[in-house]
Amino acid sequence: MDPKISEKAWNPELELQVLKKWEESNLYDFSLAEENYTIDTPPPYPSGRPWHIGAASHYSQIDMIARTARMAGKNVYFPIGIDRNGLPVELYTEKKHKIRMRDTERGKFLDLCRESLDDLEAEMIQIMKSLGISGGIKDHYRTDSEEYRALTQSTFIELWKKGQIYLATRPNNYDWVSGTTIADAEITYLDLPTKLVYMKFSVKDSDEKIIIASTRPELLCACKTIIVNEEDERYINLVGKKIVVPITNKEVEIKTHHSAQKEFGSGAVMVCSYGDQNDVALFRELKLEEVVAIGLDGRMTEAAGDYAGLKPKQARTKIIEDLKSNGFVEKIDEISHRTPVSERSKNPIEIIPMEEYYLKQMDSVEKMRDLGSEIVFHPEMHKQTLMNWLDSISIDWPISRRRYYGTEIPIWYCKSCSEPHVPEPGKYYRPWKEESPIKNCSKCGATDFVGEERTFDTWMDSSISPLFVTKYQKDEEFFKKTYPTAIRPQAKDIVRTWLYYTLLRCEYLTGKKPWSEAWIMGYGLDEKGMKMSKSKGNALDPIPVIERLGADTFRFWSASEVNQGYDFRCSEQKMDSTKKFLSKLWNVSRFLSSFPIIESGNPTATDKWILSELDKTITECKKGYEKYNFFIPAIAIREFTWNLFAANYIEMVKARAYGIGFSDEERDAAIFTLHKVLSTILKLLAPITPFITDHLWQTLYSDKSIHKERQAESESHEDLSQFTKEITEFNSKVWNEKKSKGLSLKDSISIDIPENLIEFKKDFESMHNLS
RNA sequence: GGGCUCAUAGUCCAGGUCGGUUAUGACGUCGCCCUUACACGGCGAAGAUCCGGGGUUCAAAUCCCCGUGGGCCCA
Repeated sequence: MDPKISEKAWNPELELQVLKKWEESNLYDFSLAEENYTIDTPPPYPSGRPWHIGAASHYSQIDMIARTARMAGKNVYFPIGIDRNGLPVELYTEKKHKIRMRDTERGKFLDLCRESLDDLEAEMIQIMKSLGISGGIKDHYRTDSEEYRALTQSTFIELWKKGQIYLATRPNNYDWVSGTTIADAEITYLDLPTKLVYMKFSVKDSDEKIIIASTRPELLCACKTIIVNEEDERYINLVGKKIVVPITNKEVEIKTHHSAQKEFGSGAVMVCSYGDQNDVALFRELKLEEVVAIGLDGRMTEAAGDYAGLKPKQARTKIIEDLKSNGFVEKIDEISHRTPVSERSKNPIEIIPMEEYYLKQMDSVEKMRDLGSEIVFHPEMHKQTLMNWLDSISIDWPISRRRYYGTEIPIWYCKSCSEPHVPEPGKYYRPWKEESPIKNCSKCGATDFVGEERTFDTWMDSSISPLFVTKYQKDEEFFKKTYPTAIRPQAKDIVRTWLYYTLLRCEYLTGKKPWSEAWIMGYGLDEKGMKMSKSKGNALDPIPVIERLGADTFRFWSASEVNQGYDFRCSEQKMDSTKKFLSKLWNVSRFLSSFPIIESGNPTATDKWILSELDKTITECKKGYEKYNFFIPAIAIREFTWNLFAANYIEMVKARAYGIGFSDEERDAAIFTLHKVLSTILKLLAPITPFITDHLWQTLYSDKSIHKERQAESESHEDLSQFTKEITEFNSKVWNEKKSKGLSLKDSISIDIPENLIEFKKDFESMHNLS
C-alpha cells in the first residue's frame, strides 16, 4: 500500500499553498449574524524594525483565540488594525531624515511620517499574513485614517458637549525637547549620575546653620518650605522656625512631614514648586504658593533672578559656583539619581504649569472599579494591575499634546474673545490648516477664528478601538450586534493605559463596558530572560525565523513555551527543536495514509485503551481552550501524540493493521482506531497549527477545511487509563531486555506478560515477537 | 518605600488550590541501534540538597512565617 502522503517531512513551503487556498475560498470572511464574537484586536504600532518577535508570538496567540472560538461554533469577528498615531514615528522620522519636527513644515513632516509608517506597516502586515492570522488583514483599518480620526474627534465632541472635557493650567509633565505634555502613564525612570549639593541654610536670628542636600539647587528660587521627619531628633527643636534661603535671602518655615527620609542627604529637604512629583503633591497638601522657575522653552524664568534664560543644567552649574564662592556649600556628592524621563523619547521631564485639555476621570474611579471587577481576566492575576492603577489615579487625564502626527483637536477659537468652539461631529477636521466651519462666535458674534494646533494623546485614538470596529455611530444594526465585544487581548504593560482608557471612554460614551473578557499576555524576553531591545543587540527578527521554520512551528513553539500571562523567553534553539514535533505528526500521518479510511470498527482492548487516553487528552485540551490558555492543549497533545500514540499504540498495532496474523475484524478495528485518533489530534491542534492540520485533514479526511469543523468532544469511553503505566513500563522492559542481551528489536524473546495486561497479549506478542 | 510575580537537573517547564509511592515532560549531553511512518528517528543512560532559614504535621516541592535573589509595575 502506497501512502497518500509521500514527502518524508513537513515542508514549511507548503504553508504558502495552504494560505492561497484559504484566500481563494475566503475562508475567514465575516458576515454579521444575530450573535457575534467580536475580538477587540490590539492594533500594533509600527515603531521601527524589526518588529518584536514577542509581538509575532502575541498575534499568533490572538489568532488561536479566534480559531478556538470558531471551533466552539461562534461567529467570530476578528478585525485587524494598525495604530499609526503618536510620538514614536515622529522620532523615527526625525532620525531617519535627520530633521527636527519643529524646523520642518507641518504638512511636509506629516507626509514623511506617513511614508515611514507605510513601510513599517507593510512589514507587520506581511508577518501577520505569513503567520496565518485569520482576521481582517486585507481590509485592515488604520487609526490615522480619515474615518478613524473622524470618530476620535466626534467622540471628543460628544464628551465636550457632556461637559467631560475642560481646560486647566496645572503642573504637568513636560518633555521640553519634544515640546509636549505627557501623561503620568507615559513616564519612566532612569538612574542617571548627578550631583547632590549639601547647602548651608541659616536659621533666622541665630548663628545656627542647617544643612540641606538637593540635586536641584537651581530651584532655590522656588523653595517655599523645608521639611524634616517628625522622628528626626536632630531637627525637632527647629520646627516652626524661619530659615533663610541662600542666594535668594528669602525666609521659609521649617515643617515636619513623613515623606522626609532621615537617611537621604542631611535628612532635611527643601520643597520647591515643581521639583518633582513629590513636590507637587506637597505643595497641594501644604497649600503653598507656587513659583514657576522653568518655562515652556525649557529655560529658567524671571523668577530665577540672575539665572533667567539659562537651561536648568547651566543654571545648576552656575548656582553651584555662586554657592561655593559665598561659602554656602558644605560638600558635593556624586550620586545616581532616579530621574523621570519620557518613556518614548527618553528626555528628562520637567514639571511645568501648562494649559491643557483634560478628560475627567477622578469622579469615575469607583465606577471603573465596578466595571473592572465584572470583567473576566485571563489570567486572573492581571486584574490586580488595573485595580492598583485605579488606586493610584490622582489627577484627570491630560489629553492634549503639542505634537504633529496625531488626531487634531477639533477646536477653533474666536479671535476676538478666545471662546473655544467645537464643530459638528461626523467629519474629520484639521484646524491647523482648515477654515473654521463655525461662522459666528457664540459669545461675541465675531467672525474670525483661529484653529487649535495641538493633537490628542494617542490613547484618545486607541481607546475607542472597540467602538470603531463595531461601527459606532455609523451602522446601528452592526453596532448593536457586535458591541459590547467579547474579548480584549493585549499585553500586560499597557493595562494602565490602553485597557484602562478604553474602559473609561467606552463607558462614558455607551454606558457599557467594552468587553466581557480581557486576555493578558506577558513580555517576550531574550533567551537569558532579559528584555529585548535594539540597543542591547539582543532583538530577534521574526522574519528569518518564520521563513526558516514555518509559521506552524513558530506558533506551536509559542503555545508550548508561553504560560498564560507570564513573561516568556525567545530562544531560537527551542524554536528549532519544536519543529521535530511537527515532523512526528507528519510521519504518523504519512504512515496512516497508507491505510484505507474505515468508518467504524469493533475495538479490541488495546484500541479501547488508546481511545480512553484520547478522551482524557480531549478533556485536558478543553480545559485550556475554555480559558484561551494554549499552553495546556499544546503540552497535552504533544505528550499524548508522541509518548503514547506513536511510541506505544502504533507499535503495538502495526502488525495487526497490516493484517499479519490477525482476523479482518481485528485489522479493521486497528485501522479504524488509528484514523479516529489521528483525525481527533488534528482537530485538537487546528487552532494552534492551522497549516499542517488543514493540509493533512484535506489530504486524508475531507475536501473541506478543518477550520470549518467543530472541536472534538470527549465520548466518555470506558476509562482504561489505569493500564497506561503498566503498558508503557512493560514495553520499556522488553526493549531494555533485548538491548542488554544484544538482540535486535525484531528478534524473538521470551518474557512473561503481567497478569493485568493479559487482555493486550496478542498485540504485545506481535509487537515484540514474544515466544 | 509599596504592589504584583517568579525561584524545581546545564537550560526551559509540569506538579502546588486539595500535603502522602521512585518529583513530570521537553531541549541539550552521553551510549547503543538505519527495526519497511519517521536518523527532523528509535531505545537506553547520566543529570535535582525542589533558593535559604524557621514553623505546622506521623508526613512538606506543596500549607504558614521570615529572609535572599530575579523580572515587571507604581511612588
